[in-house]
Amino acid sequence: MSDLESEYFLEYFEENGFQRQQCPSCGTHFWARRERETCGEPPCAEYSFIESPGFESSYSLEEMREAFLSFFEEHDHTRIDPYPVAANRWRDDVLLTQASIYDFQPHVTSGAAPPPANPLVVSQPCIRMEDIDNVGKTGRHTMAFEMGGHHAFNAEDGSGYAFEGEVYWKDRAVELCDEFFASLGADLAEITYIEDVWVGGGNAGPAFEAVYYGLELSTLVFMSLELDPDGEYELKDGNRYAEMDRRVIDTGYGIERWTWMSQGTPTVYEAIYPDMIAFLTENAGIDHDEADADIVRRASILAGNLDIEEVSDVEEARREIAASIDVDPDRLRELMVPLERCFAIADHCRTMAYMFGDGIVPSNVGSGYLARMVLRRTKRFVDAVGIDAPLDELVDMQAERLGYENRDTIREIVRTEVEKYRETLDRGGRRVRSTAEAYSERGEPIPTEELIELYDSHGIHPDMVEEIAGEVGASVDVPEDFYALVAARHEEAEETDTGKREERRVDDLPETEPLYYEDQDGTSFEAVVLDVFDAEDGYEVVLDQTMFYPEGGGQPPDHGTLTGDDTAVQVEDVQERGGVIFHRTDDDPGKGEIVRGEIDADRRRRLMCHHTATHIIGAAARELLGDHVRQAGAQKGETSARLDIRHFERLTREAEKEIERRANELVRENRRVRASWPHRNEAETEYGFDIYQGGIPPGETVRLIRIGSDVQACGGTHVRRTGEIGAISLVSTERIQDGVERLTFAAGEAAIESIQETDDLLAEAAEILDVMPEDVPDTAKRFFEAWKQRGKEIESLQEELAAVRAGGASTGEEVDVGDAVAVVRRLDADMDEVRATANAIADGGKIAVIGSGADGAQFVVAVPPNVDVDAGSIVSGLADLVDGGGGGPPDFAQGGGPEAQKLDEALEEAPALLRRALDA
RNA sequence: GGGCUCGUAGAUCAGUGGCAGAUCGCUUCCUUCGCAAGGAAGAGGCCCCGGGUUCAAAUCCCGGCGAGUCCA
Repeated sequence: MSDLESEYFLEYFEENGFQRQQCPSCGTHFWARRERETCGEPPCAEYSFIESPGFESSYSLEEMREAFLSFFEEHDHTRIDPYPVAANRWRDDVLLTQASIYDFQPHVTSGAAPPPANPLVVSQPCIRMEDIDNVGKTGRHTMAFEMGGHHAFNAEDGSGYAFEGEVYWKDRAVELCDEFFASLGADLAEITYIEDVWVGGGNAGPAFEAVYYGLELSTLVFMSLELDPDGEYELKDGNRYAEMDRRVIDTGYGIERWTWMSQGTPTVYEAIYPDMIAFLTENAGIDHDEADADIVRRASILAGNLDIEEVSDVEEARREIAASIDVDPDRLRELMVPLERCFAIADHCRTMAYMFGDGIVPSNVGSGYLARMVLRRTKRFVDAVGIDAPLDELVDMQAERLGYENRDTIREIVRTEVEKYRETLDRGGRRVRSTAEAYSERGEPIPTEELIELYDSHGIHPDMVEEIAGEVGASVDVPEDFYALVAARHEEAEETDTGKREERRVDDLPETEPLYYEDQDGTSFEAVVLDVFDAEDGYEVVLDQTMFYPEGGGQPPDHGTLTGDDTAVQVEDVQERGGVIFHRTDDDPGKGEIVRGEIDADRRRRLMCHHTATHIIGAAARELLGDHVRQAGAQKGETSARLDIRHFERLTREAEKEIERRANELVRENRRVRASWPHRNEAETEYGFDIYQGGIPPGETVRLIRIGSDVQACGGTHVRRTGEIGAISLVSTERIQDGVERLTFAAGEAAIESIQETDDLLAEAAEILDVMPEDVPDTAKRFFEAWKQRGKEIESLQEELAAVRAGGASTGEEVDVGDAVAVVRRLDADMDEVRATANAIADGGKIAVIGSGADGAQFVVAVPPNVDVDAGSIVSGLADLVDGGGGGPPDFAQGGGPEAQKLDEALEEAPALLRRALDA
């Protein structure tokens, strides 16, 4: 095993008088132009640029971004536009963009696709949720930031990757970094390059951290290793890595930190959001006098000097800071907390502007959930420091600064989401209050189990419980490891991922030539059977070429037949694996045979209609609801199709109609459906990432389907003109997740069928009501009202009847059972009537025992007050006689059993039962 | 994608197998010059829908629909 040490010895260092040194404090190695006592990075050294900026002049964030980009542009890099912060728009392994290199993963870094330019420079907006608790407190952490990256992709000539040749490597990268420092007038002697190892996403490599006046400004990563169990290097993540034949320069310049360095403000936030911080502090009424401002300034210098990685350390860290600047810890806290919250608000608002601006919709899942958490956290801070501006206005301040064009949508999303949060808080507050009152009355503290339930199921934080509990006088004890307990509750749910992927002899087979793109209307073809495999349920046939569309992109596979000279087999399923298309058939067509393939043209036609209609529905929805609408999933079928879209509220009936109307307009306009295979970089540059609605396909080229202004990367089969669809009928919408609406619709023939089905339902209803279809709603309403009215009338009549019966009951059925009088009677009526009668008799001061044979044998026993008989035991005694059971409270009970013919017999026993009960 | 919670009067919620309930709001009347307030009476329920278990289901079980929440 060898380590990476030799990797750090660069000619550039030697030529420029750098010395390799070891930090006596932390032990790491670093390179600098002069001898230094430490590596220069906290905690080994302090910030020394606060109020003493490290560059010649002061830059705003925008100016620093431009300085960075134009510097590298002047040094042969191509400037490219940043990607969205929603990284799941082009890759499925992460939710948010966390670094500039994310833009080129996985296809470029793997060598499968060429970079948009080489070398290139970009200032990429990023979001890191990991630092959320540090934001505002440490003075340097932000959740949203721009990572300036200059990237170069090197590969050996003839290696077969999408890029080849040597662009530049370590020496030039460090030289560029040095020169950029110099261009800003930095004191080069103060720079240290700290040796580091970078590991991530299956790749690794040596790296340098550029530290200047105590602040880490850049990281230069030399990605040259990849995961390999037999690799030469064992790195800090415990895995083994081997050298690869591609080498990628991956650099990250924290534009915010460079800006901060140029200004030397107490915190990074004041350097990058001066206007917003001023607005927030003024609105919150934070007004420090000189002495206070001095405390804040001195504390800020130390904030970066202390290791505040863990949230639980923050209070301890604050005490240490207070001690070292000789200020009362409570006083420091009182000064810092509101300020820290203002900083966090500014940062979080920027994060939200990025998220919502790039089309993330709040949800209970995925990146939408992260957005919701950020919003709620921000709202809590805004309320805590007493800022009276609405949150959508604060987010809009950032959205405006960032130049988003969909600001109205962003504001609407924020408003909707704030309202939802308010409702959750209202609901939660009521719930906590009643829970707290219940425990308070019993004099018990609210148990931990209840706290976990409130948080996990209702989203109520323990601190909110504490606050409300305090108001009603209940005590709460929040355990230290509260969130760990919540996590433990989730651990029981083990996931059972049965990823049984059988790899066939795919490698030995040539890729199948697809014919379905060239001729989308074609239904028959000839092919050679290259191989046949036994499958679980039939056979799997591989041909040299095929017109059968394999399942993909939500489009089901084609069905049909393969006919040879003396065989004919049915194709029941078609799947593609590694470019090879497998046809599952019911019989073996014979390896080496020439067969004629015939696809089920009607099925295919219907699938094509639905596929094109899916694009049209999506386009109509986006047009009417906003640009944030994007596909969250889709499935096409023969009789209907569904499209799941991201949207922040339920669709109204009006919105549904509008979408349907617009979709049919697009059909009537009879637009051409154009397919093309451009290079993916060209496609992305021209149309953006919105083309990847249904997932990100691999490969250098992508297939684009264009219908009017709607452009999507899509591998499906489509009709040639939208007019061929004829009609689209929106069948239903449902909310499958918060923030995701499912539109189900039918197109073409299926649309007519679907409309006829609903018409049939209406016609049937009309026939039942014996009215014209247009009168159904009114009639249904009238019937329903009348039905309810009748129910009430029956109820009051039953009561009247019962009273009459009770009054006339003195004739014959009364039985003296000792101290009381009982009425025993058979009344074959339903339970409501029987109950009413029993009640009426009991109201008259007599015990009622009523039996009904209307539905099996049933009894009701009602006992007036002051009579010492347990109705429940009488009923259960009677019910035993009819093989059933029964019970109830002492004054009123009911029961019964299946043996109706024994009902009279049982009633005869009633007086005896009552006497026994009274005697006891 | 997974876990958990909820669905009862216009609103907020009790009721956890045995008669459908409370508070606020609403209507009418009384008190008042009028208002606030108070007093009295009353209306208002497919207990989300569909199956099942049971003598009996708002209540228990299964499925669906709707809503909320936590986690990846």
